[in-house]
Amino acid sequence: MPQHWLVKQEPSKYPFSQLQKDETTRWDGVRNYQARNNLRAMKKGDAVLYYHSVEGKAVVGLCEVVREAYCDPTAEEGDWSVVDLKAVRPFTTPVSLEQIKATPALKNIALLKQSRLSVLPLAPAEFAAIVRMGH
DNA sequence: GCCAACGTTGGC
DNA sequence: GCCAACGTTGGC
Repeated sequence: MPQHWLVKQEPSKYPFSQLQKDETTRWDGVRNYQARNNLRAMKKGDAVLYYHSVEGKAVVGLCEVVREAYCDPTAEEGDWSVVDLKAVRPFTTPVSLEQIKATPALKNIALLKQSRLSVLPLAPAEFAAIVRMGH
């Protein structure tokens, strides 16, 4: 059983469309212990939702883990990790933060509880609900 | 642009 | 080990 995750990125920094062009990317630069630990818990084949923060504020697509955690080559000091992600498909309809807030099944989602966490786990039902809304 | 929430840093 | 100061994130 694959696990389910959500990663956040500002589209002005690296939009989902760029991940589609690149096909895969190294998810580097995470400097928060909780987010790092989530990266390290990811397994190859896990499903990852892609959320645009600040501009957009919506889940815009689906990707998957293609390489499990390894040392972040962009870290000059400290013990940080990255994974490689591959774009799977964009949503036909982005699922907005507003919609997520309005959905009772998603009221406990980590995205709402810990708004500053950039890599977070999703329960299977939460993942399924968002995919159902976005396709 | 503001500000709340939260993590980190550093003085004591 | 506490806590004030500061920096960052991200919604509004």
